[in-house]
Amino acid sequence: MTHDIKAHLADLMHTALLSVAPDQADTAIVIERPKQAAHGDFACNLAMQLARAMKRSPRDLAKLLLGEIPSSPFVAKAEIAGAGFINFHLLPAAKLEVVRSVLTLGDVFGRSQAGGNKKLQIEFVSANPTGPLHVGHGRGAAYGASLSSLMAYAGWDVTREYYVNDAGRQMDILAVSAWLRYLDSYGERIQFPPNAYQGDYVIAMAEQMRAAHGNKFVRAASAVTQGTPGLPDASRGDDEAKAQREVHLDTLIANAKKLLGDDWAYVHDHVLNEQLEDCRSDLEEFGVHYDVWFSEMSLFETGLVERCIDRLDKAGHLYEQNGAKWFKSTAFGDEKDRVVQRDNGLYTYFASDIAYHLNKYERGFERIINIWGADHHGYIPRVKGALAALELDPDVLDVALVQFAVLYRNGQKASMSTRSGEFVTLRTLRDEVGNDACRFFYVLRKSDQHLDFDLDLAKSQTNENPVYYIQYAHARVCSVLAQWGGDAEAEAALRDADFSRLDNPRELALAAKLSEFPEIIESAAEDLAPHMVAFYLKDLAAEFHSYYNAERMLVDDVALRTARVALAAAVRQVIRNGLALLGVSCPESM
RNA sequence: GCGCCCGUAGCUCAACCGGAUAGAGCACCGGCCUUCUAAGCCGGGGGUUGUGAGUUCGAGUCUCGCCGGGCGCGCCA
Repeated sequence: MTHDIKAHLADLMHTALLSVAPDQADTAIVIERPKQAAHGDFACNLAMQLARAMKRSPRDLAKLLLGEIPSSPFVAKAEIAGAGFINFHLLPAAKLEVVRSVLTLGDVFGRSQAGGNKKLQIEFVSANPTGPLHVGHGRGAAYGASLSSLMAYAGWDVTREYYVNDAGRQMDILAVSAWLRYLDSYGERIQFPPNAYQGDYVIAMAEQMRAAHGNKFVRAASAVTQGTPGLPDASRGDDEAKAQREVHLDTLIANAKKLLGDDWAYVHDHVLNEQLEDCRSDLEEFGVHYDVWFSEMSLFETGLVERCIDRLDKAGHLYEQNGAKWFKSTAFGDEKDRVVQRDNGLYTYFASDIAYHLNKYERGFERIINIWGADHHGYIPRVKGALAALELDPDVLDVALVQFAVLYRNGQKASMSTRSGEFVTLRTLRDEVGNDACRFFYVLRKSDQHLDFDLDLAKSQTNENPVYYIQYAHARVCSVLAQWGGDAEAEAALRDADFSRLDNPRELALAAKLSEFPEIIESAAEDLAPHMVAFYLKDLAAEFHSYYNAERMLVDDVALRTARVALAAAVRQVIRNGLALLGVSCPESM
């Protein structure tokens, strides 16, 4: 209803526009909510927009427009203010109608058809399954999950997807890391490479292999290290030393594959499945659910990577240089060309990524959103370039960049390197702050804004976290309704209350706030900005707390009591709808 | 060096694709619990929106320069 009021006012203004300036009929009409209550419920700046073209002062034009605005059953008065704004003041009945809407529509109040049920894929987190998720991944998870819910609520047919990097060198490194730990437990002592995965979870996986298969995978240390260049002194950080460490590690991997034969696949798959399962359960507990877990390896198994590169080649977008195959991405605005196939014949990560995106298009998604860490921003031009080269529309793809969450512990930056094993895991964070606060905290700022996550503060401030403020408002309404004593039938009848009894400014302000919800959903979905929902809920809760402290709801006057309880129930409903989008629970008591 | 992002109250952040007197929370000061949950409310101090210009009726928002910060510039993933 109130959502339509904006459109209704725009219609009124359009009628006035046709009368005053027929040749400016296609001017976009903007109706907005003024910041200050004195400026009415809605304002229109049309007069100012026209001033230039009409060569007249905004106030003169406003006067002309005002005279041509048709009368409306919802508008109490329209007046000129400021530089030439036309401010609308609505009749109380028009403002309160939203309460009935909320109570009637329930959990679909705020839902929109803007997405037209079009197929939208959102891919997020997609962390390498080489270790536990850390606090940086947590932000992508919270943002992606909230955005997915938001887009679904805004009328899109959403598919949530996780891209599993199960094909690359990193998986080999993890497998060999676990194997070396395993060998160590059998007394085959091999110096553990600093560029292998260090975390305790690697040792745990080694112990699992030992428990399940005993000494089946034991090989002599001398054979494992055969042909390796050895590790340079740990103190050396020069390029030569770094390169030598990589060669050392690659040689260990090659030896492992040779020595283990078919058993290598077991070790590899074991660590992959362990980490993937850990990741999946971690996210599930965090309220983050996926529809599809997409395997990178499958792109090779189905021959899509090959087909994809072939297609680029035939279209003349590839060339060979120094034995490698390059994609001419500079032709599509990238700063340099990129290798898709190395001189050793192996495809690069970029090659499988092009294939993955081709696959997304082939699955018929009408819109694709990738959520990437901000450090990947340089990667966007080459992917879009590849799409253009494949004659796909690059604009179907949106990349939402999420800045890193930098964790502070004891006032100092905590390292987040997975390999060093010093990172703070998402699990640790969830245990310490709780899922609700964690989900909310992550989306409480714009995704492209840096996030300083002070762990000590988050812990010590648990009672002051904004999420409790909103949940508390919800619990208060629940308490009021419980003491009001109505059964389900009485609650359902609240929508027929006499809302004209709600006549104090706080009640009208609260109703106005409720009517903003559908607009917030729409603009938040358009901007891919779930934080707008979080901020809105804070505002709504504040409005309610203020009202709660000023007026008693359970008064003797039955009609007034019913109307106030209905208003409170509507607030509760909107808080539920909003928090559901953010993956935050709504406790009935606190 | 080149490219992308960001600079708003002491701190952490908002500001509805250019609108009216830039708003919250935390922290600080002062009030409110014999009545529906004080994890709350009411009031107060706190700002040249990094800086200098430009665009126009109007700029935190758009353009350019400078200062400061983050990230990226692999035959890594």
